[in-house]
Amino acid sequence: MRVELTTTSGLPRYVQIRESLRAEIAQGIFKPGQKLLSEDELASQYGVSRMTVRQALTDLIDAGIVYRRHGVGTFVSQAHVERDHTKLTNFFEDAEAEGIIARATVLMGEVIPAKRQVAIALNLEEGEPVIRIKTLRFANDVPVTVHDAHIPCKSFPNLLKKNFERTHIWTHMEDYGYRVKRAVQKIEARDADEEMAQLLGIEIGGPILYKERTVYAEDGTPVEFTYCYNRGDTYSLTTVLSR
Amino acid sequence: MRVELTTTSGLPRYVQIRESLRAEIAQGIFKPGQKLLSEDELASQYGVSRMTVRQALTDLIDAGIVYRRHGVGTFVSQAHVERDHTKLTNFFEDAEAEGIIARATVLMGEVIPAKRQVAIALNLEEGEPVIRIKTLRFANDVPVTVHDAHIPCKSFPNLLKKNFERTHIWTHMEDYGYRVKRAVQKIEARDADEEMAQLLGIEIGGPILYKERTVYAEDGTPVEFTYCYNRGDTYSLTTVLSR
DNA sequence: GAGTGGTCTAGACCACCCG
DNA sequence: GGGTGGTCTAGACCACTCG
Repeated sequence: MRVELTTTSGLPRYVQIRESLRAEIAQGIFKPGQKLLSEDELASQYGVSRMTVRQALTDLIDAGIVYRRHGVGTFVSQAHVERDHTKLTNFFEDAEAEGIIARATVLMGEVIPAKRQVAIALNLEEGEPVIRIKTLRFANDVPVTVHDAHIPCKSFPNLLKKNFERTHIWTHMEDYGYRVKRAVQKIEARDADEEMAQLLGIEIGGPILYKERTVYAEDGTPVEFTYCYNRGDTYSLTTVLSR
Repeated sequence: MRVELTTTSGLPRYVQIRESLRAEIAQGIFKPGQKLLSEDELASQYGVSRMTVRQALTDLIDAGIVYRRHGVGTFVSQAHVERDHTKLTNFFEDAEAEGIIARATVLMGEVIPAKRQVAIALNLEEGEPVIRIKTLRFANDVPVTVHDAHIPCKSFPNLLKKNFERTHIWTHMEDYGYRVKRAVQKIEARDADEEMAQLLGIEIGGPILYKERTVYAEDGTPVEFTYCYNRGDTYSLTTVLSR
């Protein structure tokens, strides 16, 4: 038997096979716990070589949709672990995906000498100039986050002239040839001090989800180090772990 | 030119190539930003086919050590983004890795009917019996976390008879044929109520890093749902994001 | 022993990027 | 145009699991 792949679409075959299998699982044609056809069988069904099938399956495994057991087979996972929250997305992208109106006001935009922690994170000498952009972000006009970003001056001349109220810093960074690729963030719980309480409209001592985040470009260059203060009562964060 | 691969070691060739490249990068033979040999060249150097080289490189890319640019080459990443914190590890493993003395005291061990949120997370009917194990965890004898775990009763009979003071729940789960594989957690900042303040030795209203976590076995079955209260002043959490 | 996934080959053509 | 990574083939043998 042979399943036709669209040849007109420019998509690679392994992508078409991956999406075909994903759809069949989503539609319940293959149910949780059930064994898929073997790689050999899939290859002959789709009229491709086994390596191509494996490429499609590997993507589905990474997505947590199926799992392999050596010598046994490939199986549909029980619970479809919800959508991947380890993706690096920005505030405006998130908001758009959830139908929330996003807006930011700039509290501060300046060039300052890098403090020790910022310098280390950005791989600069202490005191080298960094651009500091501090914004207050609103979701549906409710203040949710104070974002205090530090960016190496030398790589992004004239960055401060850009608009930050409706466009994310990362979007502007692409104009300078840097594509944001990964980030490492440290997360803590803190109490709101007077400044944060006032900006976020909560009481002093109220809960704040605090993050320190270093953002790296495609080639691993650190391009942003940010202190991030999120209102504890309206903000939560989801992460996925695996071993 | 040809580089000899150890043929005696049972390791797959792509693993040997991966580790060989990783070592060369660590030793500075290839420096950050530098282009590696092309896949064709590496293949002939190691005396393997190009697909095998690609398998080795793909692992290094996933680890953030190198990156590919279509039509250009494969390059060593600038900053070696620190060790991967998206790995699912348990309290005792973490502590051992960091040289901390870990200990837990059991506050509560009981079988109760599943409340709504627990039932949904564990894919049970509301009211089905679940094992609840509430522990207070100490790092170097300082209380850091209250851990309130819920586990489906039917899959883990007699689990409550096990020891939880020095052995993690997940270790016991392997006796029942379940290997923990992935988890999804929601993270929030909260204020300590009276109970948590007392248990963790902090003031009422002090910061708590609060997590709700669902843990899945290899096949995707949910095996644990936990409420986790971490002392804000001594606990932080690091995550890695990428796009 | 039969069936499965894990590894590997020796090529091929294409799409992309750069000078 | 030349070099690179992206995709793909049509096989092969091995390691693992199970009945």
